[in-house]
Amino acid sequence: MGRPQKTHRASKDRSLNTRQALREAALELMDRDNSFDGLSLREITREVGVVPTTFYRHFSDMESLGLELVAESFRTLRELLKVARQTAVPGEKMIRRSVETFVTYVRAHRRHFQFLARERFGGVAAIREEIRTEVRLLQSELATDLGRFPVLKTWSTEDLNMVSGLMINAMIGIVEQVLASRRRGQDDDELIMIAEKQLRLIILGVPQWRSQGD
Amino acid sequence: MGRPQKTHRASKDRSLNTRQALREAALELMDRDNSFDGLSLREITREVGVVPTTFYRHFSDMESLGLELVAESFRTLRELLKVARQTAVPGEKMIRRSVETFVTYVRAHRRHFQFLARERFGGVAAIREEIRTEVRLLQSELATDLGRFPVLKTWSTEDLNMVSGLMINAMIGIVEQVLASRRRGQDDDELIMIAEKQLRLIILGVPQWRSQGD
DNA sequence: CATAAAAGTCAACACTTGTACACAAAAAGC
DNA sequence: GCTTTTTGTGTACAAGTGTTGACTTTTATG
Repeated sequence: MGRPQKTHRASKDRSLNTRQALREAALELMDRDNSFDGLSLREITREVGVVPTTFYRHFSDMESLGLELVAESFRTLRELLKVARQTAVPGEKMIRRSVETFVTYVRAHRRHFQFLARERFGGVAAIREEIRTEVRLLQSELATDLGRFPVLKTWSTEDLNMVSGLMINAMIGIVEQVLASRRRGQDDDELIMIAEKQLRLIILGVPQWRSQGD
Repeated sequence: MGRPQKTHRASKDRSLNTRQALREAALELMDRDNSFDGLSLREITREVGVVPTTFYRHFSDMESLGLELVAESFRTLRELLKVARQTAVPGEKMIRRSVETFVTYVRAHRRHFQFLARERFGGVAAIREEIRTEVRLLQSELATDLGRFPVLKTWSTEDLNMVSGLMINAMIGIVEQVLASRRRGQDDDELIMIAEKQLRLIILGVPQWRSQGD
């Protein structure tokens, strides 16, 4: 239980990584209603309790801060997926459990997911691009995973990507709704139920599928 | 070829509705990479070629401008849906045609769709809320339409909403991709094909469905 | 045509913004 | 322990911001 060493000024204890503090401040401010390019450099440093010029010691630019937030947020998301892949055992309640885990996780890391959701179409081109790339990557990873299921073994890569895209879009929809309703609890239950149904419906279509490419 | 009547100052000819010009300027600026709350009042009036104070003659607030843009954008979208409902005849190529029309339409009104996509999760709470409400409305309308199809006649409202939600999320995904790639043409063809497949897959699941409520 | 209302202009305000530069403290390297 | 880097501070400036109030022009209305 290492107590943080004394400080002669509040919040100086984590001065080790002001960089981290800047990132967190940005997320925090976005949580209080702002899109990323609505933020100002000074606003952020003010939140951290540091002088504006300090910002430049860590980031050349607001954009570079933003890109780091993208990376950070996807790291969060990937941690979830890693665990999910290890624990997920195909079976009756697999979908249900996955969705539950997902919703809980989104709640636990709301600021990261909010950032991604908000900047996916947001006002900064570089950030948008980066997110897009990562999502596409995610989609093809999911496609690979799906390809391991017996029913999907014979499917073309294209079609697998098509399904995973559909699923990811459904999940993004879920994220939206989680973010929109701040209370957890009953809202979540209904939400989870719907998401589960949606995924189940998609899966029901799979055995019927026959790709009739153009 | 009616040439616009003479003006003693550029763009004075449409001074009849500066209000419209302000709205358009906002959309235009957002098209050059900005999210709505990254815009400034002065920026907008400058774009129109009018003095900042003029803004207040038309809008009390930036927020009220934003809300009007939401309304305008949804009007655009609803026009499409209206036509779609009238012309759509169930059949072999119905899905394909609908998707084609949709993509073309999104291209033709990119700034409106961009606005909606960007501000759906964007930084202004009031705007977000308004969009959310409208999307939900759209979803339940689509649910009603779906309910008219024979296969879906027996479905509960809840389940119909679930399906329409899935479809709408898929289409939102399409919008993203259309916005991301500025060139039309071949990109669109592939995009249309994928969207078509996704919708078809959803529909294939439908006859297999049996709702097993919690 | 006169008059009232609506739409646009001008000048000014008190703030906030990004960034530059010179300096002080802290950490790291030797 | 001294020196060098790194990190944070203070001051300053030019430019942009939202909003005000008092004016002028345009448009509509009687």
